[in-house]
Amino acid sequence: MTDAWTKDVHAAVRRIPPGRVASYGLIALVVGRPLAARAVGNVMRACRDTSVPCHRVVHADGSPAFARHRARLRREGVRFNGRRVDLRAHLWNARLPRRV
DNA sequence: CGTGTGACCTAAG
DNA sequence: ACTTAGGCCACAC
Repeated sequence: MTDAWTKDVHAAVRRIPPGRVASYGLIALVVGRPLAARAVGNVMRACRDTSVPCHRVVHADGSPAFARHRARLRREGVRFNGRRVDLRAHLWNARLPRRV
């Protein structure tokens, strides 16, 4: 948990506003490791910190990692298109470190 | 230092 | 839409 990597990932996930979602890949992008989506998943798996809204982190196709997250997201006003979140409307518009 | 594993992602068939 | 295969990253052994 003291690791910079874990710390950065947690920070990024906490930045996700309610009613918005982010994919693992997007989080990886935000922390500056565009190809570390998998490692982000590892951090989430090991994360038991309630201050980290892990339910707002979904797969690239919009499907939550766990079904229990679905109801939680719906409570925040997230609309679902079948099993997937409507990413068009709810994907977190994070501004990236570099680029542009 | 090599290997295996994982809440991943993308491309192909 | 579903299944494979390949690839990237961090971590435990």
